[in-house]
Formats: sequence, C-alpha cells, structure tokens
Amino acid sequence: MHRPRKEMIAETRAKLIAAARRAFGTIGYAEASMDDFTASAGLTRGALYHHFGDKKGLLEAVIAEIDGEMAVRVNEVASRAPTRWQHFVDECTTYIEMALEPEIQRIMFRDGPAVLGDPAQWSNANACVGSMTDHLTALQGEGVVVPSVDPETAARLINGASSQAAQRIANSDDPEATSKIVVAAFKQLLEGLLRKPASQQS
Amino acid sequence: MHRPRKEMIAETRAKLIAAARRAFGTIGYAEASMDDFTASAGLTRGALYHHFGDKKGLLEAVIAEIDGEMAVRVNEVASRAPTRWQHFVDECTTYIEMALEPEIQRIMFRDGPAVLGDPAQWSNANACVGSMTDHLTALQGEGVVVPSVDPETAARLINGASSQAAQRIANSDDPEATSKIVVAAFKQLLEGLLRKPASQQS
DNA sequence: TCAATTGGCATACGAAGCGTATGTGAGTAG
DNA sequence: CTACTCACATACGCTTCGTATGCCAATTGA
Repeated sequence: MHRPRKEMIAETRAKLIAAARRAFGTIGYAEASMDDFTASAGLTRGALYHHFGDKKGLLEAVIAEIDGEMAVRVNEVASRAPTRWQHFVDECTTYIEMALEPEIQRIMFRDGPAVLGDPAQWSNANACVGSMTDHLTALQGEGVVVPSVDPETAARLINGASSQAAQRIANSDDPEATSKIVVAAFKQLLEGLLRKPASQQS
Repeated sequence: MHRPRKEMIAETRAKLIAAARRAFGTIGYAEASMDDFTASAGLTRGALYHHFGDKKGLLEAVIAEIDGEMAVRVNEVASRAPTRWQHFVDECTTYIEMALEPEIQRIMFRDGPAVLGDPAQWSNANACVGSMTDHLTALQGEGVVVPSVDPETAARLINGASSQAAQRIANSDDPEATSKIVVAAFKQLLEGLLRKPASQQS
C-alpha cells in the first residue's frame, strides 16, 4: 500500500494547520505556544519543524488556506449581481463582512502583516485582491470607472479601507448601527472611481 | 536642588523611549530584546519595568511620541493651502509621505496594531485622525463634502487606504513612479466624498 | 545637620519558549 | 531480506521575559 503513508502525512499537515489556525485566531500568533497547539493536535514541535520549517512557515500555510476560502466566498457572492459595478461593490462589502470575523481579522489583517510583512508581497495569498483588480480593469474597459487609476493600486487602497471598516464595526458598541454608517461611507469613497456622467476632474 | 533629580528621571525615560524607538523601528518590536536596547541606553530592564510596566507600555510611550510628531508635521503642511478641501487633501498626502518612513510604517502601522490592537482605540495617539475628522466636518458644513458620510468613519477609512498606499510605494521597485500612480488613485478615491455639481447618486 | 524615608534603578532568580541536533521506528526499494 | 529513507519525537542549550529583592542617592522634616 502506497496510499496510507501519504494520507497520514497529509493528515498530519492538516492537523497542524488546523490547530495553529485555532490558536492564532484566538490568542494570536505571538501568544500561541508551539508546544501547546502542536500537543492539542496530538503532535509535537518536531512535526511542525519538519513540515513547515518554523513558526512563520506554519503561519504562511494557515494564511494560504484562509485566503483560498475567502476567495471562494467572494466569488460566490460576486456571481450574482445585475451589473458589473454592483458585482464589484458586493465583492468589497463581502470582503468587509469576512474581515469582521475575529479569526480572519486577527490572522489576515493583524498578525499576518506584522510577522510576514506587506500582504501585497505574499506569494501565496492574494486571490481576493486579484479578483478585485480584474473587475476594476474590466470596468475601465466598459467606461464605468475612470481610466486614470491603476486597477491593482485601487484594489489595494480599497483593501486597506475595508480592513479599517471591519475593525471599526467589530469594535463598535452597536455593530448593527455602525455597520450601516461605515458601509455607507465606504461606498461613498468607491464612487470616486466612477466616471461622472457630465463634468470631469476637479 | 530639586531639579537635577527630576531631570535625571525625565532623561532616563527619554533615553529608554529613544532606544526602544530605534530598536522597534529597525528590527521590529518582536525581535527587539529588552536587555539589548536598554543596555544600548546605558540602563537595564529594571528601569524599563519601573517606568513603563512592561514592553507594551514602552511601545505605547513610543507611539504617543511619534503620533505627536506626526500631528505637528501634518499641521505644518496643512496651514498653507488655498481652499479647505485642498488643505484636507494635502493633509492626506502628507500622511502618506510620513507613512513611507520605515520607522513610522513599522511602529505605527505594523507592530503597533499587532501588539496593541485597533489604533482607533489607542487613548494617546489619534491626533492625526482627529485633525482629518475636524476638517471633514467643516467641509460638510461648507457643502463641499456630501453630508451623508460620518466624518470620523471616513477619516478612518482614508487612514487605512493611506497606509496601503505608503506600503505600496515603499515596496516598489521604482518609488518615484509608483508614488505618482498611487497618489493619483488615492486622490480619485477622495473625490468620492465631494458633492457633485449636477447629478447625484448612482 | 542628621536621621528616616522614599523611590529610581540594578541584580538575581525562575519559568517559558524557541531552534537544533539527535534518536527511533515504520514504510519502501532493490 | 536488507538497507535506506523519512516522518516525527525527544533532549539539550540558549535567549527572553517577569518578578522579587537589594542598594544607593536624593529628599524631607526636625
């Protein structure tokens, strides 16, 4: 039998990622003891070092997994929507909603950048921004969005605003009410990208 | 003599903050050994714990200092400018320029949020956002900015976009050229806040 | 001026946590 | 069946952190 072997290895990797994800998402990367969360997966640090090199390597793996999940969720919501612009806006607001989840917020927007540096430089995790960039490019082709902005740049800026939006909602006393206010402001900013019907440039 | 005593204490605090600021700004908060950088100031961890409680407390002090400096610099640039809207835009771009400095980027936008949490909740360091909020409020009063957005929320979102803008420029191969592209996209987003002359809403 | 006291800062100690070097046993190939 | 590979555990030393304790200069009050 060749399979059981490979399957066990894959399972070990998966268990480590799952355990680390739980730890990173709750108590945070810095506070998460490798001894503790590997033990919670029924393993030791030996397995961790073997598969991921070090703690940062494991974080990268966790981030890649989450990024993949986020991309799927964004695309699901994005698929339905009357216009492409609406599609794009939905994508952004979905992004904000996901960033509300403590695990995503902590790992993707807080500890991740602190430990691994600028997310734009992450080799494995940029599916969401890539999707937004594609839509902006298409919208420019359709004449909906002003042609002067660089799509990827705009996507990154929007990404930054989304992160702040999510934090503001999450830390609010009244998330429901705050959400309305924040999303409204966010959409208002997005309108800056739209080509205005009559006049132009200020 | 009552002064020398107080002066020595203040000097000790200042030396600790300066040493920590240097360490945090270069190698980063996590990698900065308290033994090392206190020694570089001719002191020990004893002084650090006495004055700041712990490493995080010292980081807070460093952040408060930097925030104060940033507020001064923003206000300097802000003072001259023909219109209030231009004033506001200049404020934002100055903010981006400051975020380009490695020390500020690392401490204020990377390690700070990772260690202390959402910057919006920092009690001592919010001068810059406060200033932007004030200007947005005034601009709404003048009818320049759409009345529907919450000023502080907008300021926070812009802040997030600024941070991303700075990172994008800083990590670029050609910062000069990238800067133009990024700032252009940033300003475009800001225009979403402007009340349009003729039509409205899309 | 001199004792008592405060408090600023250093030293000493214990507890984790991390990374590496090494060991071991199960699977695999020739 | 033997030798090798490799997934993973164990063991060790180093660094770092937090606290408990000690010391000495500066201040205070008589």
